[in-house]
Amino acid sequence: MGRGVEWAVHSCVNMAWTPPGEPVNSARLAEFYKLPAAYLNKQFQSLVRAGVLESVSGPHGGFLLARRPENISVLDIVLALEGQDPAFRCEAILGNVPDPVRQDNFARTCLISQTMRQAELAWRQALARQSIAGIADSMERRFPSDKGKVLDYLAAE
Amino acid sequence: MGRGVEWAVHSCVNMAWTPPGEPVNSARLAEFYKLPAAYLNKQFQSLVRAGVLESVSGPHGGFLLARRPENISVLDIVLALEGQDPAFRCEAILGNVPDPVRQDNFARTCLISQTMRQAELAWRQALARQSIAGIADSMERRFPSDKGKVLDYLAAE
DNA sequence: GCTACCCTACTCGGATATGGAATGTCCGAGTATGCTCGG
DNA sequence: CCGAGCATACTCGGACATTCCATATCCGAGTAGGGTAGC
Repeated sequence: MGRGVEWAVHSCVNMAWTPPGEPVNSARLAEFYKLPAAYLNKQFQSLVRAGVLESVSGPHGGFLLARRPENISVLDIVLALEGQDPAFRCEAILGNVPDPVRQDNFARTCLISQTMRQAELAWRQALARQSIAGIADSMERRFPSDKGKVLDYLAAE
Repeated sequence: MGRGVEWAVHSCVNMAWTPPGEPVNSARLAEFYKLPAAYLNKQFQSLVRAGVLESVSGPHGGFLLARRPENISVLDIVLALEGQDPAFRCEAILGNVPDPVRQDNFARTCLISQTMRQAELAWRQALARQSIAGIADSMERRFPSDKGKVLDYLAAE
């Protein structure tokens, strides 16, 4: 899994903390986390294409959540950055056996593929249950000072 | 996820079908599935290191299951090939914030990391539930001719 | 005829190339801000 | 003094390098089996 996922989730939590409608400066955020600014920007672009974020150009521009934080799940972010395809792709190698008797939609009947899909489904469901709003709330409750620190840093200068 | 996983699971199912104690020729298996022989061999080596398979050198050599098929899960194979580390590694970027107040075991308290670990745990549990023996049985029940075809092909020549 | 030895062929094992994706960087397009100049 | 126009700085967006890992391949180490020579 790409590193950008962690960055993106943290960033989205921070965007959930900032007042709605107010963009967050990407470079400032990267500076806060000591991350490569241009690369973080690249990740955000993927999120914009996926409809998770919106972008504002020009001075005082930046990125902001495209939906309410309650309606953005961790899964949305992961899929936006890692791609929609499941991690396990069934090549249906049994279709390559000398006797190619049932090549058609083998993936549906392949028990191995079924197992993998079932596992990935459980994984996605676990990620879909967690929303950005939920993480933001829990984090605020557990580390009350964080929200203020972030907002101060982003507002300063 | 690497392609070798699918090959390995199929191969282990075939090894569960062959009489216990009898090695399976790696090159022959690769030929059956139209796979690159040397690369399949490499995957098997990882499985040997992980204690899933055993190897026999020399003529009539090959690979065989190191344990009974009931005691080999799909998860064992996946972890052997993909590595034990979880897909999501928490870099604890919050430890990089200007005020590094709690760098120690941040991963344990990081809510994002918790979410990811929980999802991966669900994934692993789903894979751990499926044993090679179970897949072999189900496959034999659904595609009764497969077992015979495989054994014939491996025995011929 | 039997046995011990050697030779060969075969298979695993690790070291070695290659390609493509993830990672990281840079410059152009577009826009809001603030200044300037004219009315 | 006020407003329109313009220059400017700032930010996103996509195009361009680089690094690393999955993929693929090859040759050496070790072993079982058979053949051969000697007893």
